[in-house]
This record gives sequence, C-alpha cells and structure tokens, in this order.
Amino acid sequence: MTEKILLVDGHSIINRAFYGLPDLTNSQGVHTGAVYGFLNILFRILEEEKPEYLAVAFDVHAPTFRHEMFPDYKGTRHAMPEELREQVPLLQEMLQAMGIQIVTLAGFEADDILGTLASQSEQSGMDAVILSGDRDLLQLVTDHISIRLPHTTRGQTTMETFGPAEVMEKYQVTPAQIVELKALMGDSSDNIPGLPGVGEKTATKLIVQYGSVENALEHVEEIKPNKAKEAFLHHYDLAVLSKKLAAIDKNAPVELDPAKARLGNIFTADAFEMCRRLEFKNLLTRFEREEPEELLDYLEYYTCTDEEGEDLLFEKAAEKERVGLAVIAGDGRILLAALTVEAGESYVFTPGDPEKTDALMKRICGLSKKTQIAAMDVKDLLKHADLEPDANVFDISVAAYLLNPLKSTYPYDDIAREYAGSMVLPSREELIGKNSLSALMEKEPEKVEKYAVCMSCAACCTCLPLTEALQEKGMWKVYTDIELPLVFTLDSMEKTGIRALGQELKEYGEQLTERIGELEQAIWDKAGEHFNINSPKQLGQILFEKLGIQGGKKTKTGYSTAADILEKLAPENPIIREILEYRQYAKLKSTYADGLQNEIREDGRIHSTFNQTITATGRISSTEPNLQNIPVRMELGRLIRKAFVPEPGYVFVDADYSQIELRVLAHMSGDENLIEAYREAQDIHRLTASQVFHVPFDEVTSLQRRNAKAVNFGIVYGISSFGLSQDLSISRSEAAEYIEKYFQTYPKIKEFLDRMVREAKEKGYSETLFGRRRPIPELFAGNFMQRSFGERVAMNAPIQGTAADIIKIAMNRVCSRLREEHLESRLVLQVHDELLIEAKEEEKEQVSVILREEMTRAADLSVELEVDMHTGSNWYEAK
DNA sequence: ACCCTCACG
DNA sequence: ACGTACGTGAGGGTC
Repeated sequence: MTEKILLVDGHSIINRAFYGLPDLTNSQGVHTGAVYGFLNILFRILEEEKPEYLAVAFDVHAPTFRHEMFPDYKGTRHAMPEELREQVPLLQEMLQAMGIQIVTLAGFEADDILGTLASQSEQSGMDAVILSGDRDLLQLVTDHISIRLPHTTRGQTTMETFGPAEVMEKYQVTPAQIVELKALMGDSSDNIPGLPGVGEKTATKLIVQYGSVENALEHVEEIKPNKAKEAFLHHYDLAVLSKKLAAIDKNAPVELDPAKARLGNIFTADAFEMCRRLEFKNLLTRFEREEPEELLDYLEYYTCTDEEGEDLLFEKAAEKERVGLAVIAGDGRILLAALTVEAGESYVFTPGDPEKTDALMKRICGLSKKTQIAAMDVKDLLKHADLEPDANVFDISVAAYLLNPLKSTYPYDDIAREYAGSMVLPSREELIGKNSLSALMEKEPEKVEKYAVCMSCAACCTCLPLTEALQEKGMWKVYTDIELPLVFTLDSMEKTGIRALGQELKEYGEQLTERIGELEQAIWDKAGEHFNINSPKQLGQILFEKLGIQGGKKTKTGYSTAADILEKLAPENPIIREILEYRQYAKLKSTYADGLQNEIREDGRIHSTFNQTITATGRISSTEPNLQNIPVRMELGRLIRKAFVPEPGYVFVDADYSQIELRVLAHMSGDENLIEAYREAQDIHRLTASQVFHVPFDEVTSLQRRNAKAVNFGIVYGISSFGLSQDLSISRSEAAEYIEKYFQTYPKIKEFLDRMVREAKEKGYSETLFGRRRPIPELFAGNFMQRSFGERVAMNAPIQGTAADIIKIAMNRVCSRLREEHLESRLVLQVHDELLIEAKEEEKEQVSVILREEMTRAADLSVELEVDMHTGSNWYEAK
C-alpha cells in the first residue's frame, strides 16, 4: 500500500475559513472563527484521505524571490483584515499543540514549499494530496499529486478533487501548462502582468494550439487574433517574466522530515486545553475525554404545573437581571412557553385554556418592567404578549443581524455557538424536522418542549455577550435607538395591515385576462404555433430559431428574452411589442391582481410581514405579500393602487423623502457644490446637468437632464462606466466621460467614494452615519469581478444604509407620537423612502404635521431633508 | 432547488 | 479580459 502525505496551504485555508464562516469570538473577545473553520476542514480531509504524514505550510511576511524579480509583485496574501491576521499565530499554536509539523521558509511562498515537498514525496514513492484554496497549485498535479480545493456554499463545505484528468477537463490544458496560461493572461490578484489584450479565452486557445509560450513565439506569424500576435511581438518579455513569476519552485531549500511529519495522535492534552481556552466546545467531543453529559446540562428543565410553583418561579425570575423566553404558537394559539432563568434552569408552561394563557402572558409583561426579557424574536413574541414599547426586552435575532447582516437566517443554535461560548444546542431541524409544531405537540410534546427550552436558553445565554459585542463595535446606539423600538413599530404595522378591495382587484384582473387572451392569440398567429409565452425557453426558440430574429444568446441556459434585450428588437419585429405587452399584463395579473386577492384576510385587510433582519444594508423588507413593490412607474400598473383604501372615516396621508440618498451623499461627502445645489434647487438633476455640461440652468435640454439624472443614480450605486453605458444605451467611453465631468464638478464626491473603498478595505466593513456596519468580504477576493463588486458595495452601502437608518428613526418617532398624542391614525406602510398613514379624517392635519416634522428632523444633515406629501381616498390618489 | 423575469426604492 | 450597475420578493418554468 502506497503511503500518503497531506500538505496543507495554511494561509489559504484559514482565509477560506474566515470568509466562509461567521466571525466567532470567544468570551474573552478573541476572534476564533477562522481557526475553528480551519480545524473542521482539516478533520474532514483527514477522515476522507487518511494520510500517514501531514505538514502545514505558511508564508512568512518577507519579500520573496519573486519580489526581487518584479517589484510590483503582490503575492497572494496581501490583504488580510486584523480579525484574521491575529488568528494565524493562534492556529499555529494549535497545530503545534496537536504535534503537526509547520513549515515556513523566508524568501519563498507557501506554494513553493508545497510544490517542493510534494515533489520530494512523489520521488520517494509516496502519494501527495495538497489542500489549498488556490487554483495556481493545479500546475503541481501529477499521477501521484492531487489537489483538493474546499468550496463553501450555504455553509456546507465540499472539497473538489483535481487529478490530471480533472485539470484537463476544466482547463483544456495539462497541469504543467497551467503556468503557460498564467504567463499569457497574467493574474490581477498577484499583479502578474501577462500580455495586454490576452485573457483566459485567448490564452487557452494559444496554449491548446502551441503547447507553450516559447513554441507559440516560434509560430508567431500564424497567431490569429491580431491583437494577441501584436502583444507577442512587442511584449514577449512580459510573458517570459510572468511565466517565471507563476511557476512554483519545486526545488526550494526545504526538506521533508518523515519523522516529524508522521501523523500521530493529534488529540493531545495540550490541544484539548487549547480547545477549551478558545471555547471550541463541540470540537472537544472529538477528544477521548469528551463530556457529553456536561454539555447537555444546560437544557435541563422543569415542567410548571401548579400555581405555587409558578409563583415561586416568577419571584425568582424577578430577582434576575435577565431571563430567556420562548413562546411557541400554532394554529393561532399558544402551545407552550419556556422561561430560562440561567443556563441549566428552565421552566416549561403548557397553559392549555385561553384564560390561563392570558394570565401567564400578563405575568410575563409584569416581569418585563424590571427584569430584562431576552427572546429570539421579539416581534413574534409581541403577537402573543402585550408588551409596551418601553418594556425591558432584548431581541437576539436583531442583535445578531446587526453584528453580521450578511446571513440569510439567524437560527438559535448558530447564535448560541457563536456568542454563548460555543454552547452546542440541537437545531430546529433535529428536533422538529419538517413536522408542524401543532402536529408534533400532539404526538411528541417533549420534543416541542425541548425546542422551546433551546430557544429560551439560547436567548438567556447570548443576551449579555451580544450586548457587549454591540457596545464594543459601536452599534449599541443603533440597536437601542433604532432597531429595538422598530420592532414595536413594525409589529404595530403588521397587526394593523392595510385595507384592500377584493372586488376591485378581481375586476382589474378580469380586464387583464381579456387583453392577455387577445395578445396570446396574436402572438401565436405570428409565431405560427401554440406555445407557452411564459416559458423563456420556448419563447427564445420561437423568436431566435423559428423566426430567425437576430439577437443572440446571453444566459447560461439559452437565449435571453429580458425586456431590455427584446426592446431593442421591437422596431423591426411587431411580435416583440406584443410579447412585451403580454408579459406586462401577465405579471400584473399573477403577482398583483390574483396574488393580492389571496392575501386579503377576514378583516378585509392585507397583513404583510416586515422583516428587519434580511437586507445587507439595513433596509427592511416586506413579504407575504411584498407591499414594497406595488406598481407605480407605469400607469396601467399604478391603477392597482386604487384597490388599497383606508377604512371609512379615514384618509391616506403619504409622505416620501425627496432624493434622500443623494442628500445623504451630499452630507457625507461634504461636497460644497452639491450641498449648495440642494440649498437652491428645486430640480437637482437639471442643476447637475447645468453644472456638469456647463450650460445655463434654463437651457438644459431634456436629454442632458436625463443623463445627469442617470449619473446621479450611478454614483449612488457605486459608479462604473459599463453600468452607466448600459443604462443610457451609450458607449462605454461616453459614459466614462460623463463620470469624469461629474467628478470634476463635484471633486469631494470622488474623494468620498475613494475614501469609502479605502476604509472598507482597511476595516473589512463599511459604516453608515449612525454606525451600522456591513462586512464586505468580496473586497479581499482574488477574482476581479468579485472584488469590483465589493468596491461598488463599499460606495453604496454607507449611502443606502444611512438613508435606511434615517427613515427607521422617522418611523419610530411618527409611531410614538401617534401613540402619545392618543390619535387613532396609524402607520401602515414603509417603502424605503415613503411612509403611508391611514389617518382619521379629523386628525388629517395633525398627522400631516407630525409626518413632516418627524421625517424632516430624523437626521440633522448639512442639507434639508425634504418631504413630499399627498392625501387621498386611496393609495393611487395619495401618491 | 434554481433560473429567469420583473415589480419596487 | 473580466461580462456588472445597489438593495429587495414573487411567480412561472424547468430539471
């Protein structure tokens, strides 16, 4: 049996672990997530590969021979945020504790160490497996050397295996020729130059054809894309240099010491101690001295049955600073509740009849006057307990969201592992699976009890660490002043809902159906056959194959039939107009006319859910149904808003911020020109056009205004000439000119955007005016597209996020004033820069004043926050 | 489950 | 050369 050595690219794998996993911190505030992730990946591959030898290579922070050859060389590990950097020594200490060999070598990169050791192992008759996240290592692959690349999707890590066949299949060249590819195409993440004008496509073609850079030069006259030929003739030296830079040195001055690399028992006492210190409690189970009993202690609970016991418990709870609470409801009633006074001491209530349920909830509300009540989801709790907005509560999910808004969900087990010293809890999936809670309550109530205890326990134990983390990161004010009050505001909006007229929607839908039928027939006639117009696949085939319309492929799966593509083909092809119209009608019918009818409840109102923990920027989102995307831009769609009406005796008062994001930009950048523009102008886009194109304000053409408007939007999105050119259907160079002129006019905006990117790269996240953070891991990606995306995000997130902060503040204030002034009017919707109030007739004037006041003074910026207001007897009129 | 398309800010 | 504007959610089709 051939022996096997596993060679690990230390920096590359810890990088992967850092960006693929949440940023864990232990109770001492030490960042540990990347170490934890690294160890998990390591254990996984050890189980899969079962090697006899193991060594981990690290880069040392020193210039390498490549820097001597080429001073601009960046190497692969240039950017590393502090939270990651400090984990490297921690990982090395852990590996040492496990008796694993660490190899470093000044003047060389880890790649060279790995290449050298792999090659030596191969010569001594061993198989080598290299674990790395770096595709450059693929050049090392042979029959006895394979590469494993970890790949994380949705939290699940899989490891792709590359042998010679896989490399050939994926890159069409042999492993050894990977270097040739890189010599031609370069590598922007290393700053390896490559040939100008030659990318992956051309490089692959040339290497497949000629085998090597040198041989390609010999046949230079035959080289086809003329650009590549020219590049070869004039910049051949660049390719030669790049090849040297890209080639991994297999003869580095390092030697494999089989005695040191031989894999012994890695679960040593030292490693155990270190896992304990870093609080990797679920890794401890891998050691022989595992303590599963102790680990599950904190889920112990008592069942509260008699009133006496309940009295005692609430007395005890009242003495605590904080308790955890979970309420489980199903079929509209409370099934059970769990209260945790401290880890390992929880109580479960199964109140049964409504009276007892009511009494229990009253007690809980009473408790919240003094003791802090922590719950995974306070808005959900409010659906069952009548807590006042000044109650002492803590929302675990909202806190976890603020600390990392990039996750899609915030399950209690993840939060407990992250913030309660690696507390390990069974997941909802493990306990409940796909059962409904009320069904499981009948069959196996213990499981539901345990589930509730898990949540109350997690809430109880993570409350303080989350508080400290928020304070440490300067987000405590965002949490207490904005997000926590917002929980109550959103709850009230959800409970109120918005009245909608089913009959109106039905009639609207019927009109659409009629027109859809006509269009469908017309399209089929022109196509010469019946087909499903809603199917992009069938539609693409009909248009671009059967009818032979020139348009071309765009998507991965086939032809693009998106509106902006079809729009360009419409002038010559009447069928396209009809398809676009059909699409529009079909959308209105299915999503709005039919979709909204189904959402109207018994009370004649639609109760959307406003989610506070979804977006990366701090905006809220609306689901089931989404009431933040009701049509408005096209008249036909806009008519749907006539079905949204206030109840009799009420009117709608609608208020929206005028260009809030541009005003935020003016303030944050401090650009006097833009600030001044806002002080004078009624029409900012016209003024922008006038200044950018150097024409008098009154002589700005509508085209100039339109262009200026698009640039203003583009700036907010993180401008790129390509994006702007797409939007305006102009050439890229024209778009670049507009941007250039814009920056000349507003120089501080350019400085501001540059600063946002620079600071985000230094810190790893961007920040709003109020301190809300958005991590941007893409900024550190090797891939150009991903990195560019990160840069645009770094420009956009502070602006979009600050605007989101501002309207949230306004919502809270509007809501509390309506309450404090004992008005019956109520906030019903928020659409990012717009608030809609269902106002009692008699309160209309007062409500308008409140809305304007609170929205305007929500933030004190160097430009006014202007608000446009309208009233009406339906949403259409009030807009 | 994933893609495409399209509605909104 | 890379094949994009930023942030969302829903419906229909396809595999």
